[in-house]
Amino acid sequence: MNIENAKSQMRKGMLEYCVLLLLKHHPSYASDIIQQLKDAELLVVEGTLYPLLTRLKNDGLLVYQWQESTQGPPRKYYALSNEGEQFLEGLDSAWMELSNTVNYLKELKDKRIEELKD
Amino acid sequence: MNIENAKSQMRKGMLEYCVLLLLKHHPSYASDIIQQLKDAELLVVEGTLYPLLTRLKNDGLLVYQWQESTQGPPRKYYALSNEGEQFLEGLDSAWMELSNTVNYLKELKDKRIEELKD
DNA sequence: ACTTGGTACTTTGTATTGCAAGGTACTAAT
DNA sequence: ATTAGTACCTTGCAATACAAAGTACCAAGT
Repeated sequence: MNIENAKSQMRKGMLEYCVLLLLKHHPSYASDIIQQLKDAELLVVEGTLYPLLTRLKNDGLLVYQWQESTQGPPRKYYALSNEGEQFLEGLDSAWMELSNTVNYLKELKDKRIEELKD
Repeated sequence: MNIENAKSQMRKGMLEYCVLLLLKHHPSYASDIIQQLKDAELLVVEGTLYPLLTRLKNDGLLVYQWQESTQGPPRKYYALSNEGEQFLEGLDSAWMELSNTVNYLKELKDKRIEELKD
């Protein structure tokens, strides 16, 4: 068990939410999304993002459009579908609930019994 | 894809953090932890918690002590070890980072291009 | 023409972990 | 004895983050 693995697990599930938030902002293609998330200090790699985008598309939450690039191969620009927007609202609620829960737990006073330590 | 699955994925990783926060507050046994998390509106079931507690114990983050109960079988009271406390501090940082990231993404203005919708 | 480097998309295999379902064991009351 | 309540534990499955390797297109240099 290391802290990196724990962080990775925390990202799990949040990633989906973060990607949808980004795409609500404006349509993007995969490499750009990775860069934007990196700027937001959320590390994601290709092997994670591509399957995620495909999954969201198959579930009807995203739509995409090929677009030529002035430099390099064409890009697949993803955007939220109407269904995707509704889904995102559900995730907004989920995020708030989770956030409230964690903050509630964080504010509990430390009453741990010292004697139980090894 | 449904919203329940997404919520479940969000809980993933957070659970570990939430359990450690609870145990920092005061030692508890599994059934009690489930009840407390339920009170905090975080659903957890036995099949999730028991393996989690065992894992955390094997990693040296938790210690436990059997304790008689006036009613029913004895209980396994878990508490944070010193290593567990340090680990929890790492998770605190991770949580703040993640929280900041999500809030940053949430505040981006909606500039989505309508034409891309299906 | 051919090679090289950059960009972008995709797939495969592995490890982790939440969860449903089922099982064991102890206690107390009927 | 039987039943109900409490508590702990295990097994099998599904979802998903990630590393690594692969495919394809374009442009610039040789």
